[in-house]
Amino acid sequence: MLQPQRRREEAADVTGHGMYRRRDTRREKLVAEIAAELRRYSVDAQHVGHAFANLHGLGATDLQALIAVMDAELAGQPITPGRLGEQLSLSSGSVTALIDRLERAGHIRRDRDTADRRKVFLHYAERGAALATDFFRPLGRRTDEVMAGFGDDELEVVHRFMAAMTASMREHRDTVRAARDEPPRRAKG
Amino acid sequence: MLQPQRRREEAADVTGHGMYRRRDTRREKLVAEIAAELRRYSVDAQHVGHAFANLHGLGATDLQALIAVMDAELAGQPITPGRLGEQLSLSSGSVTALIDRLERAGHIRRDRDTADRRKVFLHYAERGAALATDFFRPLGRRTDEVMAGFGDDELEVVHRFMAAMTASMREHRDTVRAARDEPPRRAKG
DNA sequence: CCGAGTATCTCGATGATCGAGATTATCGGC
DNA sequence: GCCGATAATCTCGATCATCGAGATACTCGG
Repeated sequence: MLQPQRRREEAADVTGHGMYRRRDTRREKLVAEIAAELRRYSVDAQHVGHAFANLHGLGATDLQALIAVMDAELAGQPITPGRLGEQLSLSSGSVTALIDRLERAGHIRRDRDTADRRKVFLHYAERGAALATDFFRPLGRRTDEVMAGFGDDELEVVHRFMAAMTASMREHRDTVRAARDEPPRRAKG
Repeated sequence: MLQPQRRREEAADVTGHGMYRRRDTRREKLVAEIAAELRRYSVDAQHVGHAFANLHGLGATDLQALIAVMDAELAGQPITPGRLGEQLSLSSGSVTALIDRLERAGHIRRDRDTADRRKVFLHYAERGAALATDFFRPLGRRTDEVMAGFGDDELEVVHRFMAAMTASMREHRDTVRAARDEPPRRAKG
């Protein structure tokens, strides 16, 4: 009686993409499993970030912010507090506090734009770069290990797939975010 | 002058898996881009969850918890507060508060195990199932759309890849979490 | 120099999380 | 049947990230 009675086949299709609906054909199984794996991967990646951050006395948001700062600067266009807030979905007040924390800890530094002195550019500091390295290196090693098991043509397929999934997810993110800002329209009008 | 001046080739290799190091061969480019896409996908997925949760008056953690509860129950083994805390990296106190919130909102309900009455099983309620459906359905539609562009053999490759990546990430998660619990050993020993 | 617009920061309130300890229940040995 | 050890959950006070409205600093066109 410890074992639950409900079988998978009886469960409702909660997900809309077959995660819990019947999976008869091989293809349907594949689709469902890939979707589930992507979800697991994302959740686990998130928890890795959380755990790593705490291990170094930071919150999960702080690590994300540090990475965003580095991404932006290494891409050649340092990020501003405003854009960082957009990326992380934080209010302006939270962003200031976040930057204060990271700056106090020596991970990043502020720099006012000389042209438009309202703007602040965020740059990573030595300590921040070191932390990011410690975070990414083991991940990179693992990634390389996995990818070693695939041929160039196979990675090409994976890349095409991931590019499409990423684009779709980003679109969806913007949709959901837009839904958060719009509803403030009154009924009737 | 709006365009960034720094070239990729000059940037340090911060990531350890070639995200910012030179990418000469086609294969190296592939590896780097796939890694970057996985990262973007995870971050965006996280933000989708965050935005959707807030849209419905929940915190990001609450949605994750609701999904975990459903996953467990639909897989046939309802989750307990203890395990939920492990999965989400929360303290016991936070888990109780979390469950209180979700129960008060009508998303889940508590149920004591009849055999071991210390244990509490978490079950999703109607309102929780409806919310999860609303969350997953558009994601499922998008996933199906993307996958429609791939043949069975190609999805097979993607599946093998994602299975390996997911396993590797979970391993890494456990490694990082273990690092958080162990270091309480004094120097020298 | 003025006023509208923009970027960032300040500050008080809220709420999620932590962590130590209390509570309730199980289990094995006697 | 009772006891101590162990386990699972819950309670409670403290802490800290976040929110959001308003203040401040700056730009730009007229």
